[in-house]
Amino acid sequence: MLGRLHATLVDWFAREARDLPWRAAGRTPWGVLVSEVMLQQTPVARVLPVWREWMERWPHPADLAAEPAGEAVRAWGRLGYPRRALRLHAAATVITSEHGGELPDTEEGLLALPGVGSYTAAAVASFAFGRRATVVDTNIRRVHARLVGGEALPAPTLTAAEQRRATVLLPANREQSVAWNAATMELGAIVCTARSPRCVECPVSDACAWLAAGEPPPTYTPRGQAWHGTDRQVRGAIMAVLRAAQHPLQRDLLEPRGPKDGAPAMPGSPGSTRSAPCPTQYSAGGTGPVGDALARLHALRTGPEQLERALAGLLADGLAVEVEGSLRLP
DNA sequence: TAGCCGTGGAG
DNA sequence: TCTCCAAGGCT
Repeated sequence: MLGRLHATLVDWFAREARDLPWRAAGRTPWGVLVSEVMLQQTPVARVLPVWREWMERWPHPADLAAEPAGEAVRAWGRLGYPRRALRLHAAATVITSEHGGELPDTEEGLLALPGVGSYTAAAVASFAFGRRATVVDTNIRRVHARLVGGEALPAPTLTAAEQRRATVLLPANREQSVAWNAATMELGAIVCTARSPRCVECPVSDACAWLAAGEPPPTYTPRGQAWHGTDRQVRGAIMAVLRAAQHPLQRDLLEPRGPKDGAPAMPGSPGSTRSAPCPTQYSAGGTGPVGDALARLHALRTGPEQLERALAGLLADGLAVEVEGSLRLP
């Protein structure tokens, strides 16, 4: 019964799985970890180019650990949630200093790494080390909710019952459990999607409890996160400025009017002069990447209080560093 | 534990 | 245009 389901979905995965580099034969546990962290709340298409850059630049954890954390944040680009870059750098440091440069190969060991929670630990244990681990992500939760639970969507937050159900559904065979994890996740990602599932393409539609029940609608309406006018929006705009800046940047420039002491704005972009790098190379209204990023920040017309709060948050999180009135990445 | 933390493409 | 949401983790 369950074995039939396992076989069907695993066979489907063998035929239809996307060709992703972190699934390729030459993958490393480090590459798998980096992909899993990058993929947290972030679509595959946007992760691909950044993951390739990271693997080229930092093929081993020690390579990343040898650089300042700010380099990880800058190379993170616009993936979002830049604290993930910070945590990945911290994980690389721990792996290098406490594990001889090799990833822990158990769920428990992985769970101890910064930025690695229950999902990522199970995913790396399964996909990188071939262990039998119960992987539960948003795709798997949705597939289970429909296929087995007969519901349109899983609960707003992961429940203990869902965890138990996932454990029961996991194949006893180790190798098949790995394939099942990947297959279930893939099904949720490309067929059993959140908004408009492609049930006609689903290999297990005949076994789907939700379809059998007549596709009942969700029992609740997900609350979208606010964005415009939030601290997060301001933080994001500030981070864009810091990523663009190759040198420390005057804190005053974050405010719409720029420096208050009346210092003349200096035109040009970083590196345009032969003098040593200094904060005054950047100016409000200047051209180039930094000027553009500053313009986008100023366009938000954030009040001074909120700007202060957002910046304080970034400093507290370690995403920015302030030295003598100038800001830079860590 | 609910709220917070980015970003941009799809519908 | 605007809403939704994409392989979560942390506090």
